[in-house]
Amino acid sequence: MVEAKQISKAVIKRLPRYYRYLGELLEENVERISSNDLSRKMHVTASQIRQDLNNFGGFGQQGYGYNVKYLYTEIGKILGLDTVHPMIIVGAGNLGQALANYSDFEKRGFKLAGIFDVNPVLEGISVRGIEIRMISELPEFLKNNHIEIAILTLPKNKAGEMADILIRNGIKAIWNFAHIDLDTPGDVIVENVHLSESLMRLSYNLSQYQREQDEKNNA
Amino acid sequence: MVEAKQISKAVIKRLPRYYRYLGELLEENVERISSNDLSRKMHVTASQIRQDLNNFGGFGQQGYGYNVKYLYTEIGKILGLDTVHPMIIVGAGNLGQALANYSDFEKRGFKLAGIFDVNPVLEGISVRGIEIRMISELPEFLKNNHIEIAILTLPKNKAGEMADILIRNGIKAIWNFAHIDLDTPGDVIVENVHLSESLMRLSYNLSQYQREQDEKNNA
DNA sequence: TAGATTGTTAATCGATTAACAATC
DNA sequence: TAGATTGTTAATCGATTAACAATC
Repeated sequence: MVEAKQISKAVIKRLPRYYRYLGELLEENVERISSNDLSRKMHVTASQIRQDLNNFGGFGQQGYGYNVKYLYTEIGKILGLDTVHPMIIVGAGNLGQALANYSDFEKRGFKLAGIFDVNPVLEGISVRGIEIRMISELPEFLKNNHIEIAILTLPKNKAGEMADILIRNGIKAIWNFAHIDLDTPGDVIVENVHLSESLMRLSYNLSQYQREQDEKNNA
Repeated sequence: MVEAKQISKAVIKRLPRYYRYLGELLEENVERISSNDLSRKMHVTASQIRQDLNNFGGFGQQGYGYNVKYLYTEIGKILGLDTVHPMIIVGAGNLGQALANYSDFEKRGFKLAGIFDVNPVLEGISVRGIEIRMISELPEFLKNNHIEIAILTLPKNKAGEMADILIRNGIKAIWNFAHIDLDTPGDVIVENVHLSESLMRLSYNLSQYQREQDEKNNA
C-alpha cells in the first residue's frame, strides 16, 4: 500500500466543492460528465479538475469522462464521509445550539453525541433531544464514548483552556469557532472557522468597491 | 490619487489575522514590534509580514519596527472598519439568530438594522431588541434604510431566489451561509461561509491521520 | 556612529494552465 | 476506425522566502 504522496492544501480545499456539485448532478440523474462540462458549471478550468482528481488516481476514462456516481462516492471516501464521526459540542450558546440543530451534518456521518457547557443555567436543557451537560462530566463522558471531533463554540477567553482539557482527554480533532489560534500539539487537527475574519474580508471588498466608485465620480 | 495596485487575495485573507494580533498587542500595551518578533508570535515568516504590509505603503521604520497602535489603525482603515456598515439578516433560524446575538460585530462597525424571514410564525419575535419582519416588507425597508450588507442564512433551496430579490433591491454585499454558489452580477460582493465544506476538510485531515496511523501499525 | 530593522529586489518554490500523446 | 476526452508532461504564472542595500 504505497499511499505516500502528499496532497496540497489547495486541492483539499476544493474537494468538498466538487463533492457538492457531483451530488447535485447525481440528484439530476446525470450519469457522466467531462472535465470540460464540469468546468463550465463550476467556473474553474478543466485542466485544474483533471489535475486535482488525478492526485487520487484515475477516476475518469478517455473518450467518456467521469462517471458521476462513482466519482461522488470516491471523493466521499477521500473526505472520510463513508464512516461515522461522533462529535461533541463544547459551548451551548447561540452558535453551539444552532450547530446542534443543523441536521444536515448527520446525513454525512457527523453524529452529535453530546453537548457541554460551563454555565449551570443550561444544565439539563435539551437541544434536539440531547441534554446539555456540565464540563465536569466531560472526562468521564469521553472515557465511555468514542468521540472523534469536538466543536468548540465557547467565547475566546475560555476556548484556549478548554482546548487543553479536550486534548488532555484524548480529543484529536477540534472544529474551532473561537476567535483565537489554538496552541495544540502536532497530532491534533484543528479546523478554524473565524467568522469575524470572513466578515472583515467582506468589509474590505465592499470598502474597496466604494473607493473605486468614488474615484470614478471624481474623474 | 494613484491607488490602482491590485492587492492579491492571499494578502487580504491574512489581513484580519494581523489585525487580531495587533489588537491583542495593543491591549497588552505593547508600543512597537518588529516583523521578526511578530513572525514568531504568528508563525509566519518576517519576510511575508514585510511584503504584505508594504502593499499598502511604508507602515514601519528602519531600526524601529512597526508602531502597534498606528499599524492597527491603518489596517483597520484598509479593512473598512473605520466606518459603520449597516446590515440585515435574512433568515431568522438558529444560525441567523445566533449571528444576531453576536454583539462583537457591532464593536467593529457592523450594525444590525433588521431581521427578516419567510416564516410567519417568527413574525414579531424580537432578537436582541430587533423584531423579525416578513420578507414582503423588505423592499420598503431597503428603500427607507441605507443597508450595505445582507447576511443570508436561509436554507439553500430558498437562498438563490432570495439573493436575486436582495440584489434587485439594491444590496451590494452578501455574507452567504447557504450551501450554494450564488449567481450574482459582477458588482455584487459575495463572501461565502460554507460550514459543511469546512467540516469536510476537518474530516479529510482526520481520516488521513487515521490512515497514517493504520499504516504505521501494519508496518 | 553603530546597530537594528525596514523596504525592496532577486531567487525559489508551488500552483495553475496549456498542450498533447495515450487510450477508451 | 474516428472522435472524444482523459492522464500527464511542460510552460506559465503567482506567491513565498531569502538577501541586502537603504535608512532610521
